[in-house]
Amino acid sequence: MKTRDKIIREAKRQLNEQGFDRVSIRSIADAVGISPGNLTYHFKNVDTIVYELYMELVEALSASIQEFQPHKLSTQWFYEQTVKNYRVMWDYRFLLLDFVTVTRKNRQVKDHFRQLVAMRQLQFRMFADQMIANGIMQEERVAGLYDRFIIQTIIFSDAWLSDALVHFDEFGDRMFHFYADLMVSGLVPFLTEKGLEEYRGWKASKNDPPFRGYPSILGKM
Amino acid sequence: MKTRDKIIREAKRQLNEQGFDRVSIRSIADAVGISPGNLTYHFKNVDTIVYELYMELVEALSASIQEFQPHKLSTQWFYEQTVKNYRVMWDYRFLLLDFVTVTRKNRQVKDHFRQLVAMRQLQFRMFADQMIANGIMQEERVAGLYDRFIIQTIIFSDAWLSDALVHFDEFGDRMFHFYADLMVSGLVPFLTEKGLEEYRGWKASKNDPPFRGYPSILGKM
DNA sequence: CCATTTTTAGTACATTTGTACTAAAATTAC
DNA sequence: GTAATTTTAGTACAAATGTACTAAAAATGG
Repeated sequence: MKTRDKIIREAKRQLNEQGFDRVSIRSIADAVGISPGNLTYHFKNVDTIVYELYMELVEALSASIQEFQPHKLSTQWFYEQTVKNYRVMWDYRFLLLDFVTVTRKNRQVKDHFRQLVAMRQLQFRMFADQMIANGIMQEERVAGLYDRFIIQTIIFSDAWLSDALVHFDEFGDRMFHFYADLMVSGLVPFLTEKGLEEYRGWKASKNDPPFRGYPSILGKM
Repeated sequence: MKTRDKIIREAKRQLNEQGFDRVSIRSIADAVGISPGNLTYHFKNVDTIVYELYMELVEALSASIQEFQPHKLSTQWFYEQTVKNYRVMWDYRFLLLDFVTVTRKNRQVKDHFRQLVAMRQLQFRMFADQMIANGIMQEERVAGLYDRFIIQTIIFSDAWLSDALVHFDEFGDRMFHFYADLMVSGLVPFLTEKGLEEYRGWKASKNDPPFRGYPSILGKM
């Protein structure tokens, strides 16, 4: 592997595990086994690496949207897509966990992210319209409610990670499904009878235990 | 004012404005006009101050819950309470913005926060039950849905601040009402006819413009 | 008024960090 | 094969940080 790629990979690992403030040019260089001088040749500073990793994440997430096929749209599809996306986000979790720090340091990221959210808003709107067309989702009953719901959903999809870090002690499949379940459950009140049937169908086949909130709290009550 | 209080106040100011990594014992001492030695006499390090501020926030938030009166419970009451709480959170915003950093450094805060969420979960459950009893909210139609909704709401109420910092350029009343509106709109699909009427009533009297998403995005489209 | 405690200033030290620079080594181009 | 370019190691430096320590000043108690 090229030195440049080794740096990126190691930086990602350290950022995810140690968090922002503990990662420096030297800590990365040491772990990779190169001199700090060499590292600064490839990347001027840590922020530059972070920017590159941010772009990687955006790329990875948008790749998964490309596969969208309207006729496949269902609550189950939405669920599976969500789990997939959450895995990608977990892989770059430091970006979402330290997002405020990142945007404070890097105006570029902030501006780009705003645009990204605008795009996601349109995408979700498209999903919703498609689900209405498919007879799975109800027509909008209260003006503006779906637009609000969409923003809520977007906020949730950026926030679950911070939440997970506090409330989960083990970070695995269970966690991804917990939050994907929450995400999709937001749709339920807007489903038609047909949609609800579809939802109940695949839900039942998963044989989940009844929902009882966070695992961390469960143990203590 | 006592030196100790001056320190706390200045630390809060700097933490809110500069963020975590830019605040040090010296930066606070300089601003207050005391020696670093004096500061370490009162607080061993910045983390100790942060812990104290965290406790202040918890205190302030729980104070606003004390005033709860079941018969007053309505969507409007919920909205106003939310705005009030959001103002308090804004006052200690660094805690929510850098929450992951805080909990990583301070296990105490993490454990305490988990308990806090457990409490909030029960409180919201109580609100919901009360609203059902008042005929404002529907009976639960899908098993576990309300518990999920409550967790979503809690996550949202911790996440709106990070979101706001990215999407708003001016931090004022408009921002608080934007997110409180989002928060309460999550209730709408669960309202009864009576509840919906109440909701529409005070909403109409506020004369809000129709909802169009983030202001930052609006300008560019 | 004096002894004790609390509060304050000032300083010193070891670490860490970003940045910059030089020169050697490796690679590439022709 | 050699000249040019890219990549690498190594080092030096200024700035900032947490921590620890000493001694003076201020406040308190009796």
